[in-house]
Amino acid sequence: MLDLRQFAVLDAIARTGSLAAAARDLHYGQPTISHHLRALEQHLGTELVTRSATGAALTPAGELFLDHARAATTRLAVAEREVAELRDFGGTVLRIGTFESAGARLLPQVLAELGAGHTVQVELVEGEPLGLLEQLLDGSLHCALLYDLDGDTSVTDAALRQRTLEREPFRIMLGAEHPLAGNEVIDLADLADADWIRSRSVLEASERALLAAAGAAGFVPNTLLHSEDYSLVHAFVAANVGVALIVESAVDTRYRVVARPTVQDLGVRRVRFVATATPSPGQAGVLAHLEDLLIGAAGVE
Amino acid sequence: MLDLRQFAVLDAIARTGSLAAAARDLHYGQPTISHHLRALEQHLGTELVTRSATGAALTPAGELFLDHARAATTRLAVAEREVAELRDFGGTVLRIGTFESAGARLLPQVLAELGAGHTVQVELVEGEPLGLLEQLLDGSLHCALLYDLDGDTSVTDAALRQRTLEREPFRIMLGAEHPLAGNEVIDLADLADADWIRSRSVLEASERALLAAAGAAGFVPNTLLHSEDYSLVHAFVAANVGVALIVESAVDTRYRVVARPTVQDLGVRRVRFVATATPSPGQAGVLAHLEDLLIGAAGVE
DNA sequence: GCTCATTACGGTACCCGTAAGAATG
DNA sequence: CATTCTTACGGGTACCGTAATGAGC
Repeated sequence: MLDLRQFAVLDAIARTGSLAAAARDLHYGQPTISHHLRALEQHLGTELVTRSATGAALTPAGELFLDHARAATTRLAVAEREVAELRDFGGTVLRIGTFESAGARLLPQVLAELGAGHTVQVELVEGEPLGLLEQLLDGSLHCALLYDLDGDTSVTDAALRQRTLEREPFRIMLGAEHPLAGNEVIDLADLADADWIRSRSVLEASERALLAAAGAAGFVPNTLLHSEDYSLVHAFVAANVGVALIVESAVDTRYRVVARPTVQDLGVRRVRFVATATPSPGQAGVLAHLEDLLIGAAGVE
Repeated sequence: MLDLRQFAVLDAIARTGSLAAAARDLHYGQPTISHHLRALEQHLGTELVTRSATGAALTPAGELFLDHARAATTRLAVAEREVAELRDFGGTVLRIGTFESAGARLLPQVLAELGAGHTVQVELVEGEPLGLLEQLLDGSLHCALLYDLDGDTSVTDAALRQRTLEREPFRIMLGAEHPLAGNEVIDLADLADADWIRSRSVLEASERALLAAAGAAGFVPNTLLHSEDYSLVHAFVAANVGVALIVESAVDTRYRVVARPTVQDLGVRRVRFVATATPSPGQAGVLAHLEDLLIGAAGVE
């Protein structure tokens, strides 16, 4: 009989690199790890881990099995969570991840429409794309709105179903008084000496787009400050202290700023709806409905 | 600690409708069932089964948990199977389900192309759509080619990823000597008294299409014989003993038969590629490649 | 000699069956 | 009273830790 403890043991071995370290990690004795691993190998009839004096490593069979076992384990974790929600709240909770601007622009109307037909409790979780992605994979979120650079292949996990909602090219945001603000199209090279307001994370789509475009134009952008706060960014740009990379829909027209394309390719920000491929039966319908509403709201091509 | 036996117990209760029957089904004593169920309920902190003197029924929480538990269990069954294959065969086996005509028309060239780039062992399984679907859901198949009536929603399980490859309208196949064979378009009403060669299974797409169209035209088709054997069907139709419903690509031109559309709508047979949404990491790439090749081979719109 | 893994041994806990009790129809 | 589920009790298994042995850097 297969045992969930055996999965935890194999997982710990894979993570830590040795049986002894796995034992410490799980607060077990070393022999217990050896015992469970042996039992699992005996059940499957093949070696899962190659032992040595320096540590242990998984065989291909071990990797294969662990991958399935992890999937089963996360599924069970989701089961426990959802049962607890049903017990404590009395209904199904749909957890939707989102990034800041989409949460404000797309979701309010869509959730209002969604609420009409269904009786699920919606819980919104805000976060950056990579964090949301991780939560999707471990079952903390049922679906999410996230963005990335068009052409990114980071979201390719088979356990996730995805759909592109919007594609929006990046722009350069300048103060209205900026010397280049009059130009309809800007040459990035003219901004080689400009001070940039940039994201704090190098993993941000806008950061990667800026570095790629600036690199192609032959310069490394000077940094004025790092910030994720849109009102701050707008204020600095309006004051003509710095420039920034942004998408059109994120421009706040109350500030004295303009957004301009460049002769160079700045890349495209893609907004996607990503959902678990294996939802609960009660949520499958709501998820499909939500996806339809979002597609309608985004006016996808 | 969650236990796989508990899942088997809950599953048996759901299937049989009582703890006692579940005990018989699992070859356990009745108290053992009670014990495991109690342990699971205690772990989850909620009632999963309502007991009575007449039997037992699952609560909503029980249904919810069972659904997840079944998914996890099938995933583990797939894991065991694949590890055994890796052990006995030495590599990954990709099991593809298919129905007869697609197996002959689409797959040979596609599999030849597929073999070039990958090193997986391909295993073909032939069967009718519903059987293939069932095998997909329990993990016996990794993907399948199957057909159904356009508009069917039977294949909507979230655990399956699907893609339509072809749409082909149904035709009436007549002997070349048939009085109506000269008409470009046939009125079904003229065939109200004809003898039909039909499928053995009422679940077949062609059967459902025929019954719907005949019903709309105001008659119930007479049956000459039931058969799935295409050469037999062709021979009888060529001999002008009966007529049959068929799609264009399945017509064997070596027989003296013609295929004609009708003024009534006969429906459309849809060929689909369906794959598990959660493949092994080693198979995800091959599956995607296979899907691309099939789309190319089918010349999908 | 340190860390690594395996083997041996004993205590405890849990699993499972038998037997008896309570409730429903 | 037949069937259902629950509780109680006892035997056996298997889990887990401590201790001791062997292997490699």
